[in-house]
Amino acid sequence: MMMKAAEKTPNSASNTRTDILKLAVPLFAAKGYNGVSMRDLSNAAELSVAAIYHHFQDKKTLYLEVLKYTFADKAVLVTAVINTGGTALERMELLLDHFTQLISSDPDFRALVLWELLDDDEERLRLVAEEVLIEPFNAMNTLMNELAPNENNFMLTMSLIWQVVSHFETAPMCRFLPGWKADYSDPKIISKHLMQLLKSSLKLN
Amino acid sequence: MMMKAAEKTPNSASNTRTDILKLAVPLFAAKGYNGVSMRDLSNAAELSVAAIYHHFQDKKTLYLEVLKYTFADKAVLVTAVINTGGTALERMELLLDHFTQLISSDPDFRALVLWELLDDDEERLRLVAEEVLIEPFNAMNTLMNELAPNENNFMLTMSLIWQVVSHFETAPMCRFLPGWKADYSDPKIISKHLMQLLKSSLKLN
DNA sequence: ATGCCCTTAACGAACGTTAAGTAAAAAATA
DNA sequence: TATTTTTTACTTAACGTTCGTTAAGGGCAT
Repeated sequence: MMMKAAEKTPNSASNTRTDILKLAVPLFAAKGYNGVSMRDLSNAAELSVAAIYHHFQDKKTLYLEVLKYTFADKAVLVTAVINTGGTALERMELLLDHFTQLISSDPDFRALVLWELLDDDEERLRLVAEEVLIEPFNAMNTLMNELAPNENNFMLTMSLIWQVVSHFETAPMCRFLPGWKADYSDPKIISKHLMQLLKSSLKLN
Repeated sequence: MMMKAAEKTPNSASNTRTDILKLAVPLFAAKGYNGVSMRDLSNAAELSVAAIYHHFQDKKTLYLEVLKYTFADKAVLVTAVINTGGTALERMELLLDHFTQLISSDPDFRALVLWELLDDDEERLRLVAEEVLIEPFNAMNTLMNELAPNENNFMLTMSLIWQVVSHFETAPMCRFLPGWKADYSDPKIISKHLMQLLKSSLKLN
């Protein structure tokens, strides 16, 4: 009798499926959906093309699973930070450090999010929003509302989040500008810069 | 005798070439380089595929010319503003308004820049940096150095520029977040928000 | 009659996808 | 336990389509 996928032991004989997802991540991150062919994937996996179709319905659903796989662990890390002790400002600083570190450490993740912004697929945009964006947003916005209770902090929170991404993602272009230094892509420098900006904005300095 | 393109009168019989560039802009902006085929272009232009090859060497150079065409008028508009009268802060406010308006008014331009960030082609990244990014950067950075002479304002200037882009470009994703309002994509609201952020940061409030 | 702007028609390569089959492991049956 | 059956994980080989690109040629203006 056939086993449902959910019933398979984690250390099942075949983790080929996960292997494929893993090696698909950097490919799709680098070239986007249209830039990666099923043959590219099969070469990277050292499998035939048909073997990939044995594990995935088609290219679109494979790509969707690549997204989910990449995003799976991203949501968790952030919320824990805001439940530590310390003042709201200290927790915000901790959160920003962690978030910046997270974004810094995974260029593939960043790239996949950008590809989604450009591809403009409703379903997948919602996936990214609800699977990964909402987590740091809620964490930051909660703290922001503690720091400035009587203000609408939506835009400020968004500014903060996307600035973290921007500072990394625009670096390949910004390095052609006069005065550019490699430091400006250092997560520590970036979170320090943003924290300073935030403190100013909240009139806490 | 064959005329060089530069010698052609502006109202020459054939501006097919420019027509092709014009209609290629929204296509490449929406789907990216890989997402648009020569046949797509030929359909949009109501021409045969070969006719397009009569005007352009190949797809790559056509695309490069699309970029140059889109970027051509973007550089100019910004610098004029900083030579008007008024205090540095007033000029900065004017500049930020103009820049935000500019970025707001051309979604295709924004998208093309994002595609370039992802495609990671050295030559084209340099093109975008030196053709379009450097102009608002220099204008803003000059003013920033007037406002805060003894600081290194590189990151602050970059933050400002990319936040303008981010606020528009991330909207399709951010609208799934709790508390989102359409106002947050209004150029007036955005430039006001950023100006406030900037004033705080420069301790001018 | 020469050069420009365009056509139709095709080239080979790459695309997503699938049909048909095989070797080995797992499950069912005896 | 031994044997048969089923299921899994893959293979090779091809399908129809679309891709970028080009050859060859036809009107039409200069």
